[in-house]
Amino acid sequence: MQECASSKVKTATLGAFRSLLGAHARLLWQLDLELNESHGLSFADFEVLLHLYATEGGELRLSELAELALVSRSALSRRIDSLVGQGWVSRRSCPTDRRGTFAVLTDIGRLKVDESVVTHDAVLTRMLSKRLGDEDLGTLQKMLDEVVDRQ
Amino acid sequence: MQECASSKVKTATLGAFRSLLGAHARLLWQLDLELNESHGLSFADFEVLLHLYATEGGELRLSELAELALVSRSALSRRIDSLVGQGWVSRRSCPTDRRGTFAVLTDIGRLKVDESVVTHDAVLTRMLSKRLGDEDLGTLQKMLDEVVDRQ
DNA sequence: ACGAAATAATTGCGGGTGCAACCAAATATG
DNA sequence: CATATTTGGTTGCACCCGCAATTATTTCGT
Repeated sequence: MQECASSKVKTATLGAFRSLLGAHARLLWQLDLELNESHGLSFADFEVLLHLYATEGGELRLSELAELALVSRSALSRRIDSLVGQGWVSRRSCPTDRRGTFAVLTDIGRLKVDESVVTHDAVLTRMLSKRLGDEDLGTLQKMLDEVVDRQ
Repeated sequence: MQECASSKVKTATLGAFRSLLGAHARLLWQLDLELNESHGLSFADFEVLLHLYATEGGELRLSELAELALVSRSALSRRIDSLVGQGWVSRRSCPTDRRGTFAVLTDIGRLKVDESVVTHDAVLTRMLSKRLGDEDLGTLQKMLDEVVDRQ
């Protein structure tokens, strides 16, 4: 009759969770480091710029952008303030919904992504592609999506 | 001759990375939410307490604890301040190295973990065990560890 | 069509974080 | 043995974040 209160979850569950935390921390730390020292850009800033870059017309509603970047609307609002200040993004009010605002990637912003995406891709290639084959990456993605899907 | 500058990384790599960000955000958000509303505890606080709880004697050097909790030493130092203030942890100076300090889980702190670990485990079980079998969790862990291992 | 409820974005606020600087103590170097 | 270097921990600083409240606008319900 042991107490054994240390954890009721199966060790496989806890182990996978800890590894997820570790991999996330390591990847983000490395991305933030290299983006900062090579381009003076935080990963959070890069993330926002990349989502705009990858979108038809280079513009997105702020609420959509917040959802894509996995941050709150307030955080995104201030991030856009900062990116506007740097000249990489501009705001455009939505013509069909006067509450709404688009974030628009400027030409200078596009150039910034062109140069910094190289660093971004290099880190991901080095830390993911080089260590896990394409097939593994596919199953990894599928498993992780299971955690998010259906609520 | 297209520009195709949107991203040079293989889509499998970027996809897995995005899924990692998503799963991490979702898990942390849920854990933080439920730990807070059930026990008034942030995930960051719980994390620190759990590492102490899982250790022989319930004490760890601050530097070790920072490494385990994946935060900077300064962040951990302030976190311990807070946990000491709540009575869940106490500091003990290391007898063999007068620079060092142990964080020690108090009896009250142990009780706090006893009750809150239930919520923690429930979330992990619901979001991981119920959606991925033990075998999948094992391969998931192995893959994620590849990202961290060797530097 | 009109008031109620929902939605988009912003802002104040409290709080958390990492970096760099700092001090104290231990260890390495000559 | 003296001194330089490294290591453990704390603090000042600047910054970033989410929550809740606010304002403006749109949509829903009847």
